[in-house]
Amino acid sequence: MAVKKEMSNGEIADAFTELGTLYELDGAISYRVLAYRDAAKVIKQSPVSIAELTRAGRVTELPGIGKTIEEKIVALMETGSIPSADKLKAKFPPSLVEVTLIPGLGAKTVRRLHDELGIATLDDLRTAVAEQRLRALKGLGPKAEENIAAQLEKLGDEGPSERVLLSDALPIAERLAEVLREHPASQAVDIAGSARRLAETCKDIDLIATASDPVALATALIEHPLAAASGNPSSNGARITTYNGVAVDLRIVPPKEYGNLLQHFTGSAAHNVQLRERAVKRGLSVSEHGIKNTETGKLSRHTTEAAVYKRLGLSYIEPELREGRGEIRAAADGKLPKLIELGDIRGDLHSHTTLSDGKNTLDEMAEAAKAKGYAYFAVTDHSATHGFGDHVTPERLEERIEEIAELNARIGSSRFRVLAGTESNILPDGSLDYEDSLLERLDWVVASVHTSFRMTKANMTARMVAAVEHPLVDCLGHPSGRMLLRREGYDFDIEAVAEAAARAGTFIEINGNPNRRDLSEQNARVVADAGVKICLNTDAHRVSTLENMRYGIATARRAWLTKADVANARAWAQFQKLRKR
DNA sequence: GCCGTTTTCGGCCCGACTGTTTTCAGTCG
Repeated sequence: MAVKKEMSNGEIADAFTELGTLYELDGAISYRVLAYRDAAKVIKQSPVSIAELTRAGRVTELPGIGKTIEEKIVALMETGSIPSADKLKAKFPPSLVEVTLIPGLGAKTVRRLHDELGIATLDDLRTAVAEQRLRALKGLGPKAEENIAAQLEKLGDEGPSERVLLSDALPIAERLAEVLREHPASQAVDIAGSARRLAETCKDIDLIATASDPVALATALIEHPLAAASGNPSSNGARITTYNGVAVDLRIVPPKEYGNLLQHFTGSAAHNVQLRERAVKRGLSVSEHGIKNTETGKLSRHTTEAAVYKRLGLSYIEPELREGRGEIRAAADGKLPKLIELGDIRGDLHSHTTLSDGKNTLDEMAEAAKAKGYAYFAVTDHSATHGFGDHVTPERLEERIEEIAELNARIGSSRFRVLAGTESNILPDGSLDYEDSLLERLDWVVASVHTSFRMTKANMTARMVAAVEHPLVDCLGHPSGRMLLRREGYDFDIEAVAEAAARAGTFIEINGNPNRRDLSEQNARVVADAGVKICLNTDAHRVSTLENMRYGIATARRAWLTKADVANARAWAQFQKLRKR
């Protein structure tokens, strides 16, 4: 019997994104289009399989998924397509959908290009632009034609992925904010947008400010050495592009409405929409300029964000929570969690040295961890089958155990200890690549998948479940194997792995490497809900990357985690009590 | 199409910018 591969959440989401655009081309009301796009987002973000959820009849439990979309998912899973999408594709060439992806070209315009000029593909559009046929259309002119030509040009040299890792955006944002703060014309400067929310990736950097001389501050930004290109500075702000291609937007407003502006530009879009919907029900209208009483027309401005939220009957919401995932309801009910903070972390439990592929020695890493004020620090070099020529043989690991004992005798104390550990490979059958007799002698065992990513979901899940059930495994490392902006993680059932870890008393890590952030914030929520304690680890390969704890904290906070959810936010004695061995 | 301490219908966020226009539609964040 032929086994049909299960549709991934991404594939299902893409089908609904496309369907939304098809309906938009067809002239459907915008709310219907929005409903499909919102559904696509929810589907894509779901930590659990939408296909499975649908089979279980539970998919409508997700916000934004109703009876109609449920039926369409079923049809998609059973037949490979959605009937209404097929009908629309008979009406318009599906290639029109990609024409709408050109920035500045929306569905309304594309529909007219199709109806009036017979344009069906990007190539058709290119030809029409070259022949200057667009300007004949009412509402379009030479300028529009020029802009489209420029966008088509851009499409040629680089792909659509222009997002950057938080770790590429945040240092630039912090540096520019610092420079602007020091400028004599500035009064307040803050990072806003996805960088402030500490999202995994950023499309651009938003800076906001108040200034005694706005134009002078805007000018300071465009004259900064980081600016490769810039627009004209004005009293409203300025926009630059840095040499690594990140766009930076600076917006400047009067101090009186600074809180409104900071709130507005921190977003997210979903958070702001929900906030405004709630406000409307209370006769209020929220914008970046203030909160207007619809009845009286009176506008109140707020110097701080806390005042903005207070005016709406909400407690202050931390930026990391502002994703439209229930934080507004929680703020209204006074049920927001007290989020974990960087200062709560007492140890780092995943690191590498020159013994495997790290760049600093055991002593250097340990000294750096001690200097950070940690109470414990696990050294977990790669195991016997890592396969990049940097693996650690059982004999070498035994020597390492002795070295760490000596190190603890030398620099350790009751207030700082180094744990002899390993990052052992989880082999395809779920076993580890050291003998139990050796693992038993270690203080700390991280188990991770590094090879054979292309297994079926069932097999990969069984492999990981076997590892977390191993009595000598303390912690599951970077559970999904994803690399942000580079590769998807492997296919596995996070709920099954979380349940197994909860039963076995095994920790699961949030790997703070900014390329990984793994557990993802969605999976971290699932794992915490299953009752598993989470470790925030850096996977540092050198002293400087011990700083990546901040990205692990970012993911933890975005997952609504508190100090109580995190194992290594405990002092040594309490941490020991949590361990299964 | 979704949703409900204004439930099964009638709503569904807000403003800036752009290019094209004599007052605005489309697009975007």
